[in-house]
Amino acid sequence: MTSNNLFAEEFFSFLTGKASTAMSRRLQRNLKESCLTITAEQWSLLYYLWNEEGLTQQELANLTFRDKPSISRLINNLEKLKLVIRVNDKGDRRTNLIYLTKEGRKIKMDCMAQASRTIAEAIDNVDRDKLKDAQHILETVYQNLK
Amino acid sequence: MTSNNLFAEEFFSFLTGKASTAMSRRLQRNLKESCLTITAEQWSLLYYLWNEEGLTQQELANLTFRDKPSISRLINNLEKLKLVIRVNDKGDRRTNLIYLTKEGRKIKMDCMAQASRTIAEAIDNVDRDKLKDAQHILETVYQNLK
DNA sequence: ATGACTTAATTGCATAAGCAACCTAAACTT
DNA sequence: AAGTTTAGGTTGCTTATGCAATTAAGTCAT
Repeated sequence: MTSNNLFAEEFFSFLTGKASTAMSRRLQRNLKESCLTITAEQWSLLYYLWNEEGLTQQELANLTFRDKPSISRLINNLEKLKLVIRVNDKGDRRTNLIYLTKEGRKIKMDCMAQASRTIAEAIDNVDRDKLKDAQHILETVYQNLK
Repeated sequence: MTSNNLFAEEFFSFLTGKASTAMSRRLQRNLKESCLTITAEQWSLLYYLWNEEGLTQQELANLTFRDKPSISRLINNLEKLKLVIRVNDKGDRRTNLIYLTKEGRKIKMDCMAQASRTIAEAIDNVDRDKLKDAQHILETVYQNLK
């Protein structure tokens, strides 16, 4: 492969998102290993709910960059797991406010520990300042495309 | 450890891979806009096949960081679209060698143009050297976790 | 040469994704 | 007040994912 191709390879691999795939797969594995039965996607919703309950599905969609149907179904599954409940808003009956159950709150620490562990594993041997730069660039990319 | 955790906090969004989600969604959109009916995931297989035909499914799995079943099904769909064909290897009848069809080769330029466009849109206003650093870090993350 | 490992691919099961179309409730228009 | 538009959620359809288990073919050891 020529050096040009090598460059292109590096460039286009950006499109495939292998790093983020690897991270969510590892998160999934770490959660499972710790006997937490949630998926990485469910984690990403819970992450925001642990910070603030009573978010609407639309707000969760915006926060996690998913469409409304995806959130609707993720919440179906989280309800089945008895980790969250939908509460129909009295003020605006179109909207559901999503609250954690007792069990949903209970697993926060364990789940966050696995998330921290996953990140620690991911950024092993990575220069902290360069990592910050990289994250800033990913944020710019996201802003460019969202 | 406290500062490490604090540091990790800032990188939880790293876990959600919004940037790469945004990129593949945009690639999908750009392909569609250009009347190319393939998905972003199919693109990522074709990308390697345009570079070298006759890869095995296992090789494609390694290149794209997917498991074998995912590749098997992606190739099912690419075969339905008549873009690739499985050729059973005479030397080792367990393996399939994947070749492009005439149509599969034909769309290379258009698809790559849309991929290039997607990247251009993604990295608008991003410093090239910092981008390279960022890619390098993502590569390290991938190596740490794969 | 036979039986035990290994490797390549497929199938089954459950979760998740996007898009489009739809329904209902709220907000505007007039 | 009635009709139109907008906003929040859900359902249908198709694609894609990971993991576990399976089948079939090649390899290795004895």
